[in-house]
Amino acid sequence: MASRGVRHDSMRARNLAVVLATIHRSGPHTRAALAERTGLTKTTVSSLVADLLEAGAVTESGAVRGGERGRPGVAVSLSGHRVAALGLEVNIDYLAACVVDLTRTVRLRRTVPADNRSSDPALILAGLRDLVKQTTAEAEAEGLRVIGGALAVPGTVEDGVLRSAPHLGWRDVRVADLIDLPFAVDNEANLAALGELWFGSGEADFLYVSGEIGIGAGLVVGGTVFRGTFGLAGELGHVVVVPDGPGCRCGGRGCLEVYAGQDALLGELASVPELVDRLESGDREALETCERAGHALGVALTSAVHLLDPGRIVLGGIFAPLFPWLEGPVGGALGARLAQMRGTPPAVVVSRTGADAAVLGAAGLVIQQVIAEPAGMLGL
Amino acid sequence: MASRGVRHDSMRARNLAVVLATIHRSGPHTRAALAERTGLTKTTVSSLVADLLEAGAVTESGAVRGGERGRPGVAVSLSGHRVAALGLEVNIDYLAACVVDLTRTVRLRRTVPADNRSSDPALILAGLRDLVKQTTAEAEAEGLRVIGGALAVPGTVEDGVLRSAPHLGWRDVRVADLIDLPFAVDNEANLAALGELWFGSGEADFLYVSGEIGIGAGLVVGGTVFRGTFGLAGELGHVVVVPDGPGCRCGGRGCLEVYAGQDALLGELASVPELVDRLESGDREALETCERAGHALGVALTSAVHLLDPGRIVLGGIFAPLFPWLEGPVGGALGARLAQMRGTPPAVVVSRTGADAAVLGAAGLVIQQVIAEPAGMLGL
DNA sequence: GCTATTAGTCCATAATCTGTACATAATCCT
DNA sequence: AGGATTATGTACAGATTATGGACTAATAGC
Repeated sequence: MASRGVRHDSMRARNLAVVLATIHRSGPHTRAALAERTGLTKTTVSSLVADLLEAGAVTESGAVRGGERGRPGVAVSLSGHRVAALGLEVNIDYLAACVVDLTRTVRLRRTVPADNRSSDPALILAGLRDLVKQTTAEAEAEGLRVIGGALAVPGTVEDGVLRSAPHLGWRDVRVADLIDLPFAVDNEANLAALGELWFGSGEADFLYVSGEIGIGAGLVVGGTVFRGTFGLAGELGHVVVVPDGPGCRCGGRGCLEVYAGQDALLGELASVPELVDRLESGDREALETCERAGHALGVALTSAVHLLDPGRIVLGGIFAPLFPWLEGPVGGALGARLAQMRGTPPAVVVSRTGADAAVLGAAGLVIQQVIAEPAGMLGL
Repeated sequence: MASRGVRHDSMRARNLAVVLATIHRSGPHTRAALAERTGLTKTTVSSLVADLLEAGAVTESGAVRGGERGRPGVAVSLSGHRVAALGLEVNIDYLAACVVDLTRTVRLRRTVPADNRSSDPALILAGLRDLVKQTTAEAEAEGLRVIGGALAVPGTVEDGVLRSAPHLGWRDVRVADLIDLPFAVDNEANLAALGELWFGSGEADFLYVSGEIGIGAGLVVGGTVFRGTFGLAGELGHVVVVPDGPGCRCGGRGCLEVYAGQDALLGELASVPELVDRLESGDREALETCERAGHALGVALTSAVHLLDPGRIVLGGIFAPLFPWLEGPVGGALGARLAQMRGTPPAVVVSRTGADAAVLGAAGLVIQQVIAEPAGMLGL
């Protein structure tokens, strides 16, 4: 809705972004190649690249021979040595942080165990602030300049305010000013989806299903997260599987979470690894639980596919280690219900990023902002 | 993905769009007000407005007094007298066309009854082409210049090709080159949603539920349609309501369409008006059918709300005349299931646009393109 | 070593927006 | 009624940025 007019400086800002995004998307380019790709002249590209070099966003990385004759070009590539972003995560039983450079290489990762269930927000935020100080200092010791951060929380977020995080017992907590740098807060499932996008398969279209205590989902279309009207989209856990099924803590009945949430899957078991052990040893009850959960997940995903039209489906969180036992029932339910409407139903695959999809996604989000708006973020 | 560099002419093109969009969004403005709104200088705005005047996109509509002293400004408003767009629709039993001017005033509307069930695409397209010629001629007689068109079809569309329209019996029909003007093709539910946006309530965020023989839905977020990865999003009719319910023609079981599609609602009755008659006279069976359909719709919409996060829900198509009998069960099912997760569940309202939501939306889509890119569409 | 070829820079030119000055047209105040 | 005040819209010089052709640089092939 901004709709501000374009002036000379925004034209240049935009062109800086175009050049940087081209390098980001398709790897190192010579200035000549950039000129061709962007439609700008060599002169303009040279001038833009000079600015980006000075800001530390790119580096010249030696001559490039294309095998043809003529003067070799100088490859300009993203610089991993100057600009970095901070990713943060608060979860039920840990705080996590990571530092990622412009090339999306993870430079630092740190996890602090903590019992955040029904703990005081102020206390946890203080702990987080310590973690920020520590990691920032370490990053700076490596010569990196941290230019922004983002935080993943297991709850719903509106305008930098955490509206509600039932598993933490938080309500309306203001976390936007955690550090005095550009800072964003977002839902864990959304950021995990972005983590999968940038640190996982590299596909630009998928639905990331985040199995935790609750079940969330982040839809990525064309490399951006779909958030819905109020930023609450993707609540896969409360999609209705059986309209008159057992009650759910959300007040509804027969939600997916009742059948495939962590509590339902574990039953009386203590942890996911324990469940995996049972499954591997062929425990009948465990197998049946998983089969049931997988079927429910398949039914809910059928509805999700019809409504959201994802490119593929990526199972993450606790669903990742259980994938071998879920794949069959999920794929079966999906295939049977979708075969006729779509040639091939979306592929169901396992997440490549481990448990830290969300922290990584948070850091990646900041990097994306730098790529999209280098002039603003780097002070050009 | 374009990522072409910005040059002087694209800067101006963008600024023309910014000025035009401001007038479109917030009504007539003086040049001075436009300058303030857009952040451009008065000089620049004057020059841009001069171009828009010449292109026939805006008109000066007399002096404006704000009550204060000082020289009165001249209001610049959208011109409804020069530029127009063509909306088209193919449906089961009719062809429709309309002409809408830049102010989104409907200037012409024409419906031709036709039996298009399993009819030859070529034949119908020929009929459509006749309709286009006729309406275009009439519009031009009124001094309007038709600068583009769009077609609504009851099926799925990819890149200007109709992939599949089961109710027409069409598959892979190329309709993009129906006229030699900028031309778009899209799904009926999507365009009906846009029709509701521009010719209905004016709200910018809602889920339009299009009850026809099948049940489709178009999600509008921030004034744009969400289309999903392949443009297939919004297939509300095949959201699962009862996982082991009766089979559906899509190959699945217990889809919404089985409970609330036109066939399910009418049963042995011939038409919707007949059903409304029965309902008004208190017919027990009709009331129960409606109650059941409404409940199923409420369950499917619960899933849709969790996944899509719409601002409100607009019931259109055959659901509009049945709204008095659906409102209760739909709202009940939604409210009971959503109350706890969201303060207030999205409001369920009836569509304000009648049966021609889709044709109007098609024409409106073209108008939107003109507003978004006047330089390209008007040859500036 | 000479030529063809491609990369990158220099500089004059062109397009567009900015900012100040100014003409214009109302209201307000005496 | 007439001057002061205030706001709108235009004119013109100045600033910013991209363009285009000329020029220098570096390499391969002959």
